[in-house]
Amino acid sequence: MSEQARSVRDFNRYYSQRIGLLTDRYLGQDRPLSEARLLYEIGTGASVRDLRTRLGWDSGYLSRSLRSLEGQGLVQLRAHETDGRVRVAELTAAGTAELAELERRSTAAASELLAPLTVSQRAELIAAQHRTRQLLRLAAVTVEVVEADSAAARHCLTEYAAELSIRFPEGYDTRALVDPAEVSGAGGAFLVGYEQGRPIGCGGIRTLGPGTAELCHLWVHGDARGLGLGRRLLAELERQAVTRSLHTVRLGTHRSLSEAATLYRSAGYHQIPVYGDSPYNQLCFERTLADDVPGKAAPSLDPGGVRLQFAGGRRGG
Amino acid sequence: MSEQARSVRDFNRYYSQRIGLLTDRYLGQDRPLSEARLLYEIGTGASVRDLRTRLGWDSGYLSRSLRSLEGQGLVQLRAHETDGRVRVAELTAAGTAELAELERRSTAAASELLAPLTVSQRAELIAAQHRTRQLLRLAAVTVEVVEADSAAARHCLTEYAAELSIRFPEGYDTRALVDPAEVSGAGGAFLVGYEQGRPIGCGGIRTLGPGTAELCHLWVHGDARGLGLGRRLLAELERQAVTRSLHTVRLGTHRSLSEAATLYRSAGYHQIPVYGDSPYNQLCFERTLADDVPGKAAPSLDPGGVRLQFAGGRRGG
DNA sequence: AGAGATCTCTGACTATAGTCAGAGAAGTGA
DNA sequence: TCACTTCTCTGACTATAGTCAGAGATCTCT
Repeated sequence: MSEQARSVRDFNRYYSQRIGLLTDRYLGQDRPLSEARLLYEIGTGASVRDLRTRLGWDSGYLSRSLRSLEGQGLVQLRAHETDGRVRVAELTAAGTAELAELERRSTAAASELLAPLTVSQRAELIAAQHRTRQLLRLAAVTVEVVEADSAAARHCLTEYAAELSIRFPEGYDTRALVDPAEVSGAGGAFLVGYEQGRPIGCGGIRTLGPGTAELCHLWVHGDARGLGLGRRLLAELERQAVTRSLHTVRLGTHRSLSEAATLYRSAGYHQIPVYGDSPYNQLCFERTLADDVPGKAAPSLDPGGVRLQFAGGRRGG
Repeated sequence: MSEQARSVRDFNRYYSQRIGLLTDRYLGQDRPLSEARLLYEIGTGASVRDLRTRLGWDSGYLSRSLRSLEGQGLVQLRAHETDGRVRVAELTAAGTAELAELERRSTAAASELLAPLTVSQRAELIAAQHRTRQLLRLAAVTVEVVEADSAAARHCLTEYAAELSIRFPEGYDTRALVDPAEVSGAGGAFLVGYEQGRPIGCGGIRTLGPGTAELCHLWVHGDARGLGLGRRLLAELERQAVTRSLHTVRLGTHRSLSEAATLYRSAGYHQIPVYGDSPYNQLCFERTLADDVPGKAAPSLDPGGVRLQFAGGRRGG
């Protein structure tokens, strides 16, 4: 673990050197890097408030930067339609052109970087970067036990239901959603995964009978598929089951969700006869859990390590 | 290509955000990031001159930074043994402790980053980062045709000979090195690969007979093995052969250099009877080249791309 | 020995990226 | 309506990172 941490650290060190060359010298060639970032963040238009949280900047600093871009004719500010306090920044024609130029430049820099590689090496680099990024995104996701009727949980379940109603040929009846009381407290749990504060996945367990849990509503946002979040949520739900002495986990899924069946099979679930009366239970799985669930969550840091704050970002007074 | 460039660019953008959090907030928590970098770069001791080139800093800036670290009791400066102009920076006991603390912190930050991942996901991340870095390093290497008696070429050949004299049970006699005149001009060529200005690999071809070239002294520095540089040098040497109308390339290698034999085989070479009178030619290979050598060097940029300066770094007035 | 190059250092300056306090306008809930 | 909050903005300040010119010591080459 510690050796792996060192490897990650060295990669960061190497990459920050390389990236420094790229971003500093090319992206922001004619203008401060901060202004370039701001232009990029404004994109098709954003409220000052959103920009402030997205960039994590001081309001004074942001205001001044916007004033500067406005002075250069790249940005226009107007009042929000409904909230008179809020101002909305939009790119002017010149600003849009400038952003396009920045994009062109950074893409060209990336092209230049790829140029010396052979075709297969390039493909390999793209794939390795892609996987690196996926795993880093996954590592940045925090999974929390929440109330099933909290805003985050309801948000996820709404998206979940909306997606199923599209994917199931027969549609999806939201009355099939679990009763919040069942996935909470001593008999159940509901988990939500957040990426930078935004809920991007969920899942619940409830007690089905003595020692038996049912897993339900495991869902990952379309943007976040392929990261391995489903697997992580599943492992975490299993841990929740074990702490409630529920050593048998079963679940039903729909025939059209083939990737779900694949996930359960690869996580050690075996198919069982269909149970329950839900019309959406077309394929059922079960698994018996040992007391220590494999694929379990984060072991603690190596002994010498301090606990550092990560998520959120600000210095955390 | 352009899509790949966009993918690389997006990765850079994502990673620079992540990295910003890491380096700014953790590495340089108590002191400016630049001082932390300088401490790291001094390590076990380095001349001011080397630091200047390694960090790419202005001499005034570096001098002042060193003065600051000296004032904090972390660094001591002394004169160079042989060159009175040069000053050498060394960490004091306090400096060494401080560096260890920085290392510990950044390793802990990396640990924290890995924590949410499963064991196999961690291994995957390490592997993907490793490959990413290898390919980026390879992409940053420039391969140039040089005079075989230039400083860079002699440097490589010296290291090459030193390594062979260790690896060959019978040692290596430097009189077996090729005559510089043979690997230059119309009948030959000598290539050196540079990573950030430092020679890290070489190789030559000379004319053996009509239409036949001999490849010799293909070498990659220990630090740079596994990048794919040997393959790149080989491909480039083959291109040089073709431009000289040498369509048959042969070479001899030593039985103890198994990785070399593997490289040649995988690059399309087949074994031939031993030729020549060198005692080190124990395993010989040959390949016939078409006019366009596969695995050839960098295709040009996509049409819209500008040519940007990369190597070297400074703004290039 | 002398010319020219190299190396380090100091002084003076600039640009970028922030931070902090507080004012004033606009919304929100009792 | 009134207290409170939210949002944006301005003024004043600081830290970090860097640039440029030139002085003085030392080395190298002829």
